[in-house]
Amino acid sequence: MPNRPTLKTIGQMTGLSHVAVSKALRDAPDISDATKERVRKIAAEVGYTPNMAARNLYLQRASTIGMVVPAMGDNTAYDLVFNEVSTAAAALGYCVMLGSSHRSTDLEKRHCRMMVSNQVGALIVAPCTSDLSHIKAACGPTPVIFIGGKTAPEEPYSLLCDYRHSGALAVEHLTGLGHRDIALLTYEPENLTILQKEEGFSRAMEDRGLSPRILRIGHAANTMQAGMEGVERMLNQGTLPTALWCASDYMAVGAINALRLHGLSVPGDISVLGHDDIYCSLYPDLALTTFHTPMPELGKAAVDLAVSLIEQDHPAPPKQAFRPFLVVRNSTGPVGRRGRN
Amino acid sequence: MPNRPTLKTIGQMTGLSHVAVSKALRDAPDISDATKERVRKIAAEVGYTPNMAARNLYLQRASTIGMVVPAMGDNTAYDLVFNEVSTAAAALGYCVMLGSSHRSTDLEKRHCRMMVSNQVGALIVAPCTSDLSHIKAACGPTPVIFIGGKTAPEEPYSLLCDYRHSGALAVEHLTGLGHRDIALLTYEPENLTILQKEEGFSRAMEDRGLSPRILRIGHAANTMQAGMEGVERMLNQGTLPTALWCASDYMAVGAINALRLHGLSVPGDISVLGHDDIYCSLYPDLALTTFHTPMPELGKAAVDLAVSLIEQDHPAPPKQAFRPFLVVRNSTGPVGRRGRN
DNA sequence: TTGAAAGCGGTACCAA
DNA sequence: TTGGTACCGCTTTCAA
Repeated sequence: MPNRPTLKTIGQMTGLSHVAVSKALRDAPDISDATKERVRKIAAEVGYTPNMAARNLYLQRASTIGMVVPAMGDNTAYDLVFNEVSTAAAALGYCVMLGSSHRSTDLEKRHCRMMVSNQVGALIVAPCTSDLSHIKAACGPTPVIFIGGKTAPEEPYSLLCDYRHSGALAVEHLTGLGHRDIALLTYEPENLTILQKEEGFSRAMEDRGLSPRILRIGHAANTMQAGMEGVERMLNQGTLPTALWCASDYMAVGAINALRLHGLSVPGDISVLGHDDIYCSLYPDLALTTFHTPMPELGKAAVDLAVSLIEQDHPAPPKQAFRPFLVVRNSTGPVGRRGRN
Repeated sequence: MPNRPTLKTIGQMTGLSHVAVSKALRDAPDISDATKERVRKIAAEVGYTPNMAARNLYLQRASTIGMVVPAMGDNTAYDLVFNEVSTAAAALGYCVMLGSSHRSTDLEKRHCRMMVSNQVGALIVAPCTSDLSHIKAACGPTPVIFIGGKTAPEEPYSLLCDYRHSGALAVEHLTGLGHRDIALLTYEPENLTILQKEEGFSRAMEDRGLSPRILRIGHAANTMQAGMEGVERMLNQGTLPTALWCASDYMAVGAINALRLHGLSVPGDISVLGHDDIYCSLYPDLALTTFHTPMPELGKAAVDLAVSLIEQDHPAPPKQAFRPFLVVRNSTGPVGRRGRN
């Protein structure tokens, strides 16, 4: 590390003690204006930057927040969460340490340990498994806020999306357009996300006296492929519904591709609804109706909670669920010719 | 911050001084095995974690690296870079502080300042403008490594992709398939990336006695739309080439959508080549031939350089350029029926 | 209005 | 083999 100027350096240059310099720079009431002015000028000239580590050491405070995620990008939405976490933290004077676990519990543990050792005041973790014991062990008394689809809602500090709500809204929207034959296309439920969508969907359908059809195909890693396969299978079996809700936008894109290959039009022949709001402008003539998940809001809430855990002794605002909301574009529409047959 | 156990705590529990405990935990040669054993056991029981901030303060060292990017995700590839930076840094014992500048120089400056103040040993910055003065001012003597398309190659520490090379490879690939009428579709050159692609393309075409056609449409923010417009324009003017290189995969997807709407087949009627390797599996029947950019390798190199700048007095391995490489799939092919007319 | 002393957690040096 | 002392940069307390 190159030598940066310290309070002592400036003290020598001004003929003051490092204490006086410290006070002057923090605008203490017991330093004369003239001195303050002189100190500030020199400090600016030499490019003085306070050493937060030393300050935190003495004050027993933290000025960083840790965040650990399975991966940035790569079919996750944590990049969206992070962008907001970064901004919100910076606005409150905190830096963010970020670690990518590459879906390995070992790396996850290592990141947590290192960050705790580097004095983060709190951690925001999107775990890669439902078992959280290794994380808690690694973090010790440092508070941890859990986010993401792997977390059980019982955790004391957790911020989750309520995907049951998506199911309710999906059914409401599609039945509102006259659909009664609606299918949900999902994949292997490797986390709660999928189960919640299925649950919300089923309940909303049953509430209306409709029978929920759910088709699980493939895995989270390649849902576009799964979307195509799902459509192929329904076409072969002659069980294509009038409206199809896909558990992800990737899946919806796959489904739409397959439908078009078979000469079916969306939404003329069949309505397709997605989830996550990623691919809104992919097709020239078709914009996906989908669910937007409030990831920035979740990031903001995580930072607020982290900071309150760091700065207050009795923190703990209650948990809240974040609800996806429907974004209506033009891949869904009234029941078409096929449906009325 | 909750109170974590310190060396002193363990000293009291074992009846030793904090100095002896420190040595025991670091396996110093002048501590008896029995004592070491006893100390380690207690330390594990109370969950002792060394305070890296305090250690760094005394040793005048750094155990974190900073990284500032315009945004994670959001049409950038910095998520790919980061994933590797995170892993490489963790393997070397460093944490990474990451900041998202949201393409604002003010936030960029703020992130740099805060990270320097929080004692990062070096910074990896993907600037949001070509003017780097505010960043250098904010970082002072802390070394900065620049990455991304806005950086001038003269910077002492910069890691860049050589997009001229993409141009050369594109022409080589397409002429190898028999194409002579090749167009490059780009957008407003808001950074060096585009200019380099154009330059490499033009030179390679001219080297073969072919005249380079370059069409600039739209801006970086919406290249899918630009791809569609570019195709429409060429169709209207009757200037559609036999092969089209698009400056980004988004653009290629837009172009392919437009071509298909007009009943043209890819690659039967026209070959389409992309850049960035994002959309490889979008179409059921078509996989995009494109360029893969070595972002993980770039991330690894950035960390290695950062660590050598932190740990060595006379560091500075030379800069190297990272070359995209061609990934041949099936959106390019031999000159088709149209081309032979 | 200013500064000397102490202490945050850790490590190096040297004496016991 | 162990521990006392000093110091890294900073802030608080209290005396000058």
